[in-house]
Parts: sequence; structure tokens; C-alpha cells
Amino acid sequence: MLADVIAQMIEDMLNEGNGTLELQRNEMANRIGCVPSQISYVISSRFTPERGYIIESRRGGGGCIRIVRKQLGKSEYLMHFFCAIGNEITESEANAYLCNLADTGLLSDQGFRIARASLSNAAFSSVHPTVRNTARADGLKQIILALMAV
Amino acid sequence: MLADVIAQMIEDMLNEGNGTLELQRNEMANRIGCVPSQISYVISSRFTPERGYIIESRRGGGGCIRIVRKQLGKSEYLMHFFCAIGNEITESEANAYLCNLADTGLLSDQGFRIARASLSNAAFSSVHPTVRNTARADGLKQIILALMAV
DNA sequence: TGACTTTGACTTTCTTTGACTTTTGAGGTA
DNA sequence: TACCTCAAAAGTCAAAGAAAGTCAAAGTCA
Repeated sequence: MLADVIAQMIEDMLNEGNGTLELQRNEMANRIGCVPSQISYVISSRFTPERGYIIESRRGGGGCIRIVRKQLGKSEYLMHFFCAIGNEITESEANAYLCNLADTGLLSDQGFRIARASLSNAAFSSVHPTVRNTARADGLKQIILALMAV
Repeated sequence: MLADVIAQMIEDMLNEGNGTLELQRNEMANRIGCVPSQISYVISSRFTPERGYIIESRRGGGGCIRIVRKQLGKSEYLMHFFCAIGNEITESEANAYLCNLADTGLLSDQGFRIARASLSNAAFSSVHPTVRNTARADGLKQIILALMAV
């Protein structure tokens, strides 16, 4: 299947490049003989943050897509955390999680303060109350994903 | 890419000149082999006040462009940031701010990643689009307040 | 049937270029 | 000195180009 072929190519290039890779979507699509959005599809369906990849990109002339594979290790713990977070979470529940992360040393002092601030009720004051805890849960998940990216 | 090459040149010259630099647009464009407005483009897209640069210029014979990288004290810096944030802010604008904070050392690597994650579009996916940028601005402000509190 | 793939039209973002405008200093003139 | 003119800058803006992103329709397969 096309998507799998492309995924394998990217995998190979990643191995060759020590876990990092910059590709040009149009150029690659051209080489393979598919539409450019196919590349996007493969990346968004296979090289997700959940599976341990970081994706960055730049549009415009000379633009490209950057893929970095981060090696797993202590991130089992973080993954555990991630899974434990439901769809919604209150400020104090979030704080409990953060304290826990700080205790285990996965969160620095500054990191802790930033995370707490960005998940505080004050930060969500303009968000509609009915989705506030959902948004907070999303934010916490993003933070944990970011921590895994190290 | 041309723009990146020029940006790097300017960066180098700034370092050489202790954070300040005077350049002549036409002369530089000539040396590089591009149109003069390309230099203007690079400066206006990369050496913005948000990223901590002051731009001054003088037209006419002997005119030039002056670029100064400003370094402020910590709390001045944070205050400056805080005030510069409007009521709404996009993800990429927020990232520019965070890069700046990270560059100046006010934000650790982990802190940077946490802040970026918690202000990302992904984090606000359940927030109504019309208030997303408002919520992001609130979050960024909370983060900066947390940094000032140390 | 439902999840995954493939495709392509359309959008957004960033870059490059060039034509035109504005400002400024210098040199000449009354 | 006061003023005028001119050429040498830099500024502005919009069009064209070069990527990547998005999304929905159609196809495929278990």
C-alpha cells in the first residue's frame, strides 16, 4: 500500500539521519509519484506525537517538514500519566498531577510554575465555563507530550 | 534560502558589533546579489521588536539602517513582554515571544517546551475558535506573571 | 458497514521581485 | 544666508511564486 511504502521511506531516512529528517513535501511526492497531500496524510497518521515523533514545518519558498524521533525511556511514566488524564480536569486535580511530576523530578521548578500558571483558572477566564475543564485537560496533555519530546 | 542567508549575515554582524550594527541596504543587496527590498523584508520579518530588536534608519545620501539588539534586565524584560501582549495572540506570535524569553535565558529549555505546548492550538482545540486567541493571551500572561514571581 | 486511503481543489503562509514614493544631504545660486 | 535642485539613499506595496495545510469526496478493504 502506498501509505506504508511512504512510511517506510521516511523511517529509513530517519534512521539514516540519526533520528532527524527534513523533507520537502512536493519534491518527495514528485519522486514517489503521488499527490503532495499523501505525504501529509502519512505523517499525520503514522508519525504522531503519541508514537514518539515531533513534527515541525515551514510554508512558503524553501519550506520543509521536519521530523524528529525521540527515543523512549522514562516516558513510560509520562505515558502512564497521559493516559490517566480524562477528558476534563479541575485546577486542583491538575495541580496534583503537576506536584507528582515535580516530585519525580520530571518537572523542574520553573517548569512546574509555568505549567501551573497556564492551567490555572485565571488563565481560562475567557473560556466558556462548560469547556474550561476540557481545555485544561487538553493543555495538560500537551504539556506532557512536550515533556516526552525531550 | 535567501532570506535565511541574509538573516544569518545580519546575525553575525550583530555579534561582531556587540549587538549593534549599521548597514547600507543598497550596498549589501549589491554584495549579495538581490534586490534591496529583500533586505527590508528580512529585517521586518526577522528582526522585529517582538524579538528584541530596535530598528532605525535614515534615507538619503549616506543613509543606513541601524539594528540594535536590546538586552534588558529581567523584570524590565518580563514587564515589557507582559505589556506587549494584547488581548489576543496567535500561536505563532506566542511562539515568537517564547523564543525570545528562551533566548534571553529567562525560560529554561523545559520551561519553553511546556509553555509552547500549553499555548499551542492543540491545547485549545476544545475552546471556541472565537475566544481561542484570547484564552491564549490570558495563558501567556499568567505564565509571565509566574516567571516574575520568582 | 466502518475504518483507513487516495486524490485534488482550495487556503494559508512565506518569499522574491520590481515599480513607485519619500526623505535627506550636498552643492550651486541669488 | 536662504533657497532650490538633484541624486542618493531607504520605504512601501502589490503581484507573482513557492511551499505546506486543510478538507471533503470517492475509493478500498476487512
